[in-house]
Amino acid sequence: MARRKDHSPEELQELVISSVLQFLQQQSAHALSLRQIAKMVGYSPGTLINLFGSYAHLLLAVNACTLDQISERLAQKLTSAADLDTQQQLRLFAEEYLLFAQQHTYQWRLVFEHRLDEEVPDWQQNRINQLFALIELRLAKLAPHANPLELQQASRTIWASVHGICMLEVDNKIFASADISGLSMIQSLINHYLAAWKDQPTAQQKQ
Amino acid sequence: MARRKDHSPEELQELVISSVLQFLQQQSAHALSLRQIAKMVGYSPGTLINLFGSYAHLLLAVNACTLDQISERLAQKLTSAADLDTQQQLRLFAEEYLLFAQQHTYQWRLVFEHRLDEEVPDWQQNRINQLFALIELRLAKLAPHANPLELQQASRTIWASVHGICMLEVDNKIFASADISGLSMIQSLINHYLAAWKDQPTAQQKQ
DNA sequence: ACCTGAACACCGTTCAAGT
DNA sequence: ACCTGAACACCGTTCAAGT
Repeated sequence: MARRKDHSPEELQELVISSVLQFLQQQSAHALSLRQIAKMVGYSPGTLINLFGSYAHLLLAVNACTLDQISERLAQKLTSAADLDTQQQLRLFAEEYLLFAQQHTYQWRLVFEHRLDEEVPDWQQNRINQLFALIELRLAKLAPHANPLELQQASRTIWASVHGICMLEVDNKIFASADISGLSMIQSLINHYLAAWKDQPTAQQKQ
Repeated sequence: MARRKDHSPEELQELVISSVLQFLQQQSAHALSLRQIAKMVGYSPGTLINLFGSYAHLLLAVNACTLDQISERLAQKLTSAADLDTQQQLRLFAEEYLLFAQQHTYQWRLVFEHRLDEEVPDWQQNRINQLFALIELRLAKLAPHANPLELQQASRTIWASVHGICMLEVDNKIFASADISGLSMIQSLINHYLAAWKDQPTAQQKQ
């Protein structure tokens, strides 16, 4: 089977990633393997290792693609909600994140399941920082006197919390009556947290 | 090597679990394998499969043990904090959960990384429900007029949020300045969320 | 230069054979 | 009854050999 030069390296990379994304719509990444992917795209396992460096880096390239998709959807959602009040914008932002996790569960999970031994690449940190910037912009409108540290603290706390709700939702680990969904938890979180935060960005410790 | 009858099935099960827990103090579960565990305890892989059913069920038994440890620590923490006010009790509860995740990162991660294809066993759901009961008891003190659904909604939202903060903390995925830690995020979450929730358990939707 | 396919060192699981 | 060890069908990775 001489597929050589059927595709440029870039084309092959695209082909691999889209094949994996297609697979992840149906099954978990744990059911996947480098050898299977090689078979899907008609190349040998060794060729994919030459192209990506390793199986772990191949999956990292898939995750990069996923983070781009998430960024784009969230940014788009905020654009379409520009006329709503700030707190509702943040709620829709979180709800859109949950929606992505529900629609692309295996793809979304892979981003957080897959751990590289090396440190997280810069481009990934940059993508995430951009998302935080979108949140902090709205938070600054809610609490005009909050300082940068307070904005960072709040954006991280909200995002980590929303993320945790999404994880339990897609894992079906919520263990509650049917009236409680990821969606209602996100609404509860955003509404309650922001209601208190906007009046008092720094939560002083008693005790 | 005739280890036969050196240990009763129960003793061997204990030996296996404690060996795995010891391993998880140093390295991730991804670096572990059934064959390695078999070598550690001096039996063949097949014996462990006979004992636990499969490698997946062996790990499940480890997770059962972990959930017991977590339950015990959290319950103990609440006992020792019985004289503090209710909101601070809930804060300490969440902080103790974070502490466990930090002290036993690989062990804690395994509970949530490991997915069985079958549904979650009953005993696991029961353990988790007991923890929720501890939270809801305190929430009921904070908001005496809250109904059971509101209590459930709040306990799940808080726990999922705390869990998300712990995940990002142990993954080093917080990406913020050094002043922002898992601990400060938990304090921000608990204080702000509860401050608004106790006055208004149901967050009505505008829009 | 690009790609393959055999080889290597692993993996979880099964099961006939031993005690 | 309990346990082993070889066999099976996988896995990611390497690399000499082919084109």
